[in-house]
Amino acid sequence: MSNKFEICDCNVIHQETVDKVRETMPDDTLLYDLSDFFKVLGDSTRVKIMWALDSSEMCVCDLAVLLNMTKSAISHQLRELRRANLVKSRREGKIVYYSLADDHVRDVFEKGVEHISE
Amino acid sequence: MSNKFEICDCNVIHQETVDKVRETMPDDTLLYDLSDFFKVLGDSTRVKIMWALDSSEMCVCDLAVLLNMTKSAISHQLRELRRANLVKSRREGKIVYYSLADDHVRDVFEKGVEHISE
DNA sequence: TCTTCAATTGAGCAATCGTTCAATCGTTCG
DNA sequence: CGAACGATTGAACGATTGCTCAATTGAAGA
Repeated sequence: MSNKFEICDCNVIHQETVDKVRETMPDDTLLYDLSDFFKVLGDSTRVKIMWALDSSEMCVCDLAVLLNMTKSAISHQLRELRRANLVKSRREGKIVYYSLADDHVRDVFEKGVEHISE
Repeated sequence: MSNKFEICDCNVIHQETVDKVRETMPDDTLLYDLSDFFKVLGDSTRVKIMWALDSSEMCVCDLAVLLNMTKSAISHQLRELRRANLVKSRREGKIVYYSLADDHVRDVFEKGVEHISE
């Protein structure tokens, strides 16, 4: 009879493998942050914004025109991108200019493109 | 007076920049596929699975025990991962073993970790 | 063949997400 | 100051997502 306290609906098949992997797993926080990072790139609007900013620094209005969306929608997405440290901004008078935060982003993009282009 | 047919709620500020970027933008399909690729990695359960499979080939039951989830839930997520070509599977009798599909995935992971660990 | 068990699938649901809309903030210029 | 305008924010909505539950498939062994 199996342990009545177990939540999983199945028995262990390769206990050693499970134990070995469990030891090397980083803590949940890191994996959660990692998925959060990818999640931000997992939207076509944000990917378009990222691609545009990879080409050139742009303001919210430029991006809105380029992508044919409202400034509000763009601004909401830029907020997500900035929260995830994917873009940075600088204000010049009334205009806020956005650009990519660092080179890690460019690398991730390239690797992603490599994969889908294979 | 602005063009009454425009959908965007703002005027263009840097027309040259917008035009330049628009020329270099790849078609929507590629950007959609790219975001779709990242979206698959944008879930903590799937990231945990990926991390586990990066360490060792595992069956559905092993993953269920490791992550303390039902086989059904794991299987649903493996379906997504396989659909996106992130993992591959091989059957051995009643057991299906999963592993990472290729090395692109490993690269993307590393770049992602680099970013969040900065 | 019938049972067993790993795995898969589809329906249904709660939770999350992306956009719209309206209101507001921050800066510049009369 | 007050108008103009780029940008931001919060509420609300429809759409999507991840899990549960129940039913089913596929392979192995009695």
